[in-house]
Amino acid sequence: METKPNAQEIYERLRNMIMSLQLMPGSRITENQLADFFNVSRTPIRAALQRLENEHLLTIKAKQGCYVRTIDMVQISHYYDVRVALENLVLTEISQLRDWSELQTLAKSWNPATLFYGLEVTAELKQAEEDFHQQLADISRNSVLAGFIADINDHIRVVRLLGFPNEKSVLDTYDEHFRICNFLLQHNLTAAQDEMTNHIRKSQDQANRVTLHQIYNNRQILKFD
Amino acid sequence: METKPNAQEIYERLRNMIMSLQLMPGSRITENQLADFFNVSRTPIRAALQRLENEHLLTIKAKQGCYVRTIDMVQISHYYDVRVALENLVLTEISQLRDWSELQTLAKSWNPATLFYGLEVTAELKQAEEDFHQQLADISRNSVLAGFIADINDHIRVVRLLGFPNEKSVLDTYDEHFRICNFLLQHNLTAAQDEMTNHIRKSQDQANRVTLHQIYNNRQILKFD
DNA sequence: GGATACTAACTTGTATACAAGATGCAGGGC
DNA sequence: GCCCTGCATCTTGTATACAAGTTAGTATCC
Repeated sequence: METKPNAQEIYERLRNMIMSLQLMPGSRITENQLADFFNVSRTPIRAALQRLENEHLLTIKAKQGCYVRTIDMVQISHYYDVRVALENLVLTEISQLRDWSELQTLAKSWNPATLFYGLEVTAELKQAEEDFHQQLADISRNSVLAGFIADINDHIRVVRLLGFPNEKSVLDTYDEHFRICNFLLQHNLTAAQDEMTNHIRKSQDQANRVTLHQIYNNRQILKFD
Repeated sequence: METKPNAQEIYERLRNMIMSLQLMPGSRITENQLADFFNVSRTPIRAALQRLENEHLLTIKAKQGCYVRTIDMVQISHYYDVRVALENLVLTEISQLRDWSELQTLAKSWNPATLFYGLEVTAELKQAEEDFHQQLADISRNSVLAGFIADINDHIRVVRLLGFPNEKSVLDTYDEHFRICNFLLQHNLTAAQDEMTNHIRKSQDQANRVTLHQIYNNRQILKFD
């Protein structure tokens, strides 16, 4: 008998279950089901569900049930559009910083000469790709901006993990991250932003080609907890 | 004896009380206080508080109490920085639309020749100023973008309402909104974005000059429910 | 056979009791 | 005077009972 999870843990586990499609989009779940599953009362379940609803990961219909958010490819593309604007703002803000030591550290870790993660498309590499963008956002010292970008990443992760086709594009990723950092370090903001825009648009194009059919056929890829 | 408010109503009322500074930033509130105040049990209070915490309008400390979010002028300035990037994206997306009928309607309502709200700085005018930007975002047909901008507006409203000094700037506001729309209608995206950037930066400059002292001295201005 | 009204089961919303950690203060030890 | 301990109180976290609305199936009426 394991210890009872609290509302926070339940929230995190449900969040992962939704984002990894262990809970199918559109499917209906009830508080009693989850209370049985987690072996707790409805109270912490409700807290977790209400939080997930706030983050648009599910909708609660009064006296009917909870429905897992459906995947809307148009909306995901909209997230990518916003992402381009915000990540370019990150570059602008970093370019105005006095201290570039963090940026230099980040640049070093994506030097293609080192190839830290190798050329294989592993789960770790995919996570590292996302982390690069989040770390860049954190370096900007604009916590509002970093928060928005984290939110975007949560919503595009489903397709991002699938639109990562081959070893060739891994090398491209290394290159592009490295080039973005170096353009910044060379005081060439415009070039850095062009590189960033192309980098994200490439990801968006791949995402736009992902179909719901593919997503469901590749559910096992999405496990990341 | 009025009817008992439900969790949704409690959420909305608390939200207004926080944003209008009827609940002072940093102050501590407990579930029992609010339960007495609203004449309900702790359950709907908890639901409302947890939702407000998710939106960063307060923080819940386990077994200690809830603390109303403090006003962080640096963070508000960060919201403005993000706002500039996102509202310019709105303009980009609108410029790519086929149907500009909504844009034309909006432009008409801000024609300085009509001066719908007059030159006085009324509460209605301030609300209309915010509505202009939200309507513009809605026209873009990018719901993600519109949602982010709504979130930003929620967080900068405190200083936005105070940084609206005189009749002269009212006329400027009419002009700038009208010019932004017309530049778009003339297929001059760059000019529209320049105008938008200046328009928001002016507001940001005024916001940056607002002090916490001023905010507390002008709490009555903030009532808007 | 088809439409309708009723009922039983189910679901979320709310109230209340209890659990458990945090806080502050009083009192004793030194 | 200072520190430490213990207890009373307060707070949020959780469990449970009940309220009220929704749904689906069934029986009844025509």
